[in-house]
Amino acid sequence: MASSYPKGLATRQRLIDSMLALIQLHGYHGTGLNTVLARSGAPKGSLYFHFPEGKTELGIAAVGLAGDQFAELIGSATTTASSPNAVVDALVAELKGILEASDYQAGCPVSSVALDAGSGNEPLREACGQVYDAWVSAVVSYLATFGLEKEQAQPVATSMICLVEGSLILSRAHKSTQPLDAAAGTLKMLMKAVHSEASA
Amino acid sequence: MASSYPKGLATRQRLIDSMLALIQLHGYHGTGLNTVLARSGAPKGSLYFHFPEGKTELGIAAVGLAGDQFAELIGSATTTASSPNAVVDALVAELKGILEASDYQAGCPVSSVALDAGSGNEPLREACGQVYDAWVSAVVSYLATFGLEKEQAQPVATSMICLVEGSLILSRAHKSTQPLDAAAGTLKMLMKAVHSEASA
DNA sequence: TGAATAATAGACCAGTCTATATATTTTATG
DNA sequence: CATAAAATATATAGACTGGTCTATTATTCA
Repeated sequence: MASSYPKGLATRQRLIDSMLALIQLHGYHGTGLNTVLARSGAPKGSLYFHFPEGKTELGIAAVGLAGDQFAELIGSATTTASSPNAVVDALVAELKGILEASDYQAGCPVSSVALDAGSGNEPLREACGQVYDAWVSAVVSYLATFGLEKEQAQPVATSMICLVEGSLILSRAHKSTQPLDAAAGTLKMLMKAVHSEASA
Repeated sequence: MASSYPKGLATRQRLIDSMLALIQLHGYHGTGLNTVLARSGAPKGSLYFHFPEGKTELGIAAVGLAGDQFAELIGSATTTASSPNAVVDALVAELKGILEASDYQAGCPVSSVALDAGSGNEPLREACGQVYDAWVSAVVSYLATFGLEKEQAQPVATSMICLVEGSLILSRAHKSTQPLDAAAGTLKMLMKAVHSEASA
């Protein structure tokens, strides 16, 4: 069970934050625990105290944090923006900011873990799947606000998440926001299409 | 310069094939060269003989092969299928076959490398970018066959590739083809939209 | 304050990592 | 056949890996 003491909590959080930051740069297998320790300033004993299952458990916590952060982005964009296009613009602006601020290094922790560890580490694979589900659900909820039935919304929401993840990867490979910009255009097209479909 | 002798060529190819297969399972950093050697049956001296720049060079060759294989899939679908929807169906059927045959382990080598090694290894990042460019170009060429201008086609083609890559990742995380199926529906929607746009 | 628990600290371990080195074998060709 | 180049084969090296272990310190709470 997780600690409830403030100082331990802070150490634990630094470990998760560091793991998340490094996974984005090097992937799961490319992130060595010693670099996590160096970055977080936590002692090795603390790592195994807080995460007795080791690297996997820390990886799961990092994926969970990434999931929460992106869900927060989706939630913020969908509650404050005034139109589907504005939602896309808000979200893409945030993602762009993240990409540019990090010289295209940041942005895709969950997919990174899914690809790196998803074939031989079932708990990690499931953690990624759950995060994706949460993101898709958030988009479905938004699409429901203009009357789209869940069954209709689900595949489109899934595609939107796929599109965003894919575009972040291509943006990284190209060191350019062009793929993300292209995805923004396509997301708007999809929003428009489902909006029409919901009105019909 | 690469060898032109048949026996050496075969060894070299086995190394690339093996690297590609293992990257799909474990990512770039999670693939150790000793496992590549074990899988290919090649001796270590041969690895460095054929790839004097080491792991990076082998990784680039593997990415190139993956790029060629997927470009072949795109080419085949776009030349044999009778309609945009049939193109999508053909491509998705192939990808589905790959996913299912491999228990969702195979399918995303280029994105795997882009995420794993794209931040610290410039030659690998560029190799991934070039493969993505080739794929986007192949889709642009197809979209041009129904009259879409290149400038119009480029962002949509980019999004299509992003969508497919993303959907393969989500399919892996879910151990289900549902994300790929969802992407297929969305690809058809996009095909329809650009088809209308080209006719207008 | 004292006791129990939480957390830290860092040494140690066996295994794996990528790459180097060098001797040997194989291949190609005149 | 002889020679040069290609390719193979395997031992070696230092660095890094995730995890274990145990002593010590810090924190919590009655």
